[in-house]
Amino acid sequence: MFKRKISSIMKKKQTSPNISKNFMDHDHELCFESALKDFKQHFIEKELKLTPLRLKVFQLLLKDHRPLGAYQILDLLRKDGFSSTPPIAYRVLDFLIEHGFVHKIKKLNAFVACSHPGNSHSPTFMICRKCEKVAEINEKESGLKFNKETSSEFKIEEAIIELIGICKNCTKIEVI
Amino acid sequence: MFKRKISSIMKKKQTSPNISKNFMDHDHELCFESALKDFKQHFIEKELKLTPLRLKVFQLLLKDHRPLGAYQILDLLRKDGFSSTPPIAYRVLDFLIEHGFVHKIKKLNAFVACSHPGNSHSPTFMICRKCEKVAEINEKESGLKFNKETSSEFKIEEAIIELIGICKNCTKIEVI
DNA sequence: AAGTCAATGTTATATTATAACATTACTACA
DNA sequence: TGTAGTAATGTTATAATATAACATTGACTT
Repeated sequence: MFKRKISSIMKKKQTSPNISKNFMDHDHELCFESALKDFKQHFIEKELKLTPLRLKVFQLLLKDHRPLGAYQILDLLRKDGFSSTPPIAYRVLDFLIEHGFVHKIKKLNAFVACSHPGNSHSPTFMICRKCEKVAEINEKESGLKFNKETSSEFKIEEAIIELIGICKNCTKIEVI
Repeated sequence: MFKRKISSIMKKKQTSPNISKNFMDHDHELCFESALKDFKQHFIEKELKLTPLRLKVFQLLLKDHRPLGAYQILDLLRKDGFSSTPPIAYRVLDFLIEHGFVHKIKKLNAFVACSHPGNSHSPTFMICRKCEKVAEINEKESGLKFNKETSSEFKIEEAIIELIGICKNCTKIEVI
């Protein structure tokens, strides 16, 4: 109860919505709960079946904005009493990806919870090689545009965009 | 000799330099030879050792603008009498990638010869899901730009950009 | 209760990649 | 000329990632 209040206060303190929020200190409890609520809402709207396994995997990926490999997920599932053979993880991940709740980061062969579920999109990822966190930018935010020639010569159906570098937070820390 | 002449004539027939040349009919003999010449020149300039294995792997990747997996390369090496255990391919590929002669397409876990060797760059790839050919656009050509916010909040060191879709040539063919 | 179907469980194996060490073959230079 | 050093290649084994194929479960339907 009290915790909630603090969360709420902290929320007000935060700067304006920020594309790199995931990298910075933020009220992650709130962030987590809000994402989870969204997640559940989408299951209802789309009439999908929210099973314990699907919920668990999504929660694991929501944990701290760090991507998890399939086998890391399996280890965590094992600890929670789920079966933990590879197809279990890959099937749930495939399902969550298909419905836009999770993305795969090709650079890392790992998976993250989607930050903008619902918008079917070609997200751009920023991957900090230092703290290993990932932030997702949606198309409009990224300002990403290809020039006319590219668009006219090639019909883009899917775009994989992964930016590897150093996040604002780790830059601060780097200055020692 | 005569072949050369035809090539030369065909070259003149081609339209202006085109970002999606790789997808279209073009004088591939000339394309191949020119890329190979460049490749060799870079080895001289950078004082690298051009071994038969390195040359062979690059030639294989130059063949037809289609990416090859490491194990496909190994099969082809075997046919040419080279040793063909995985480290052979991966080591040569690592070397060629490190020096900018080859890129890895993450989407396909496969490798292509670089179209703009020498420019150290973050290339953008267009991958046709129909003919499976790949074309590389360099930074300037792509017109790709991130907005200020992205750039100020995250220090980009490497960008993986892979566009999956249908090339101009396959679009034409698609209309049946 | 029997049939259906989606979800999960299980076994086996495919695909991609690397670690660790051995051999070769070229270079330098004593 | 021979030998020490080193880069490249060769070899063996195994790690890491992913999928195929089939079995079981459990909820819902009729």
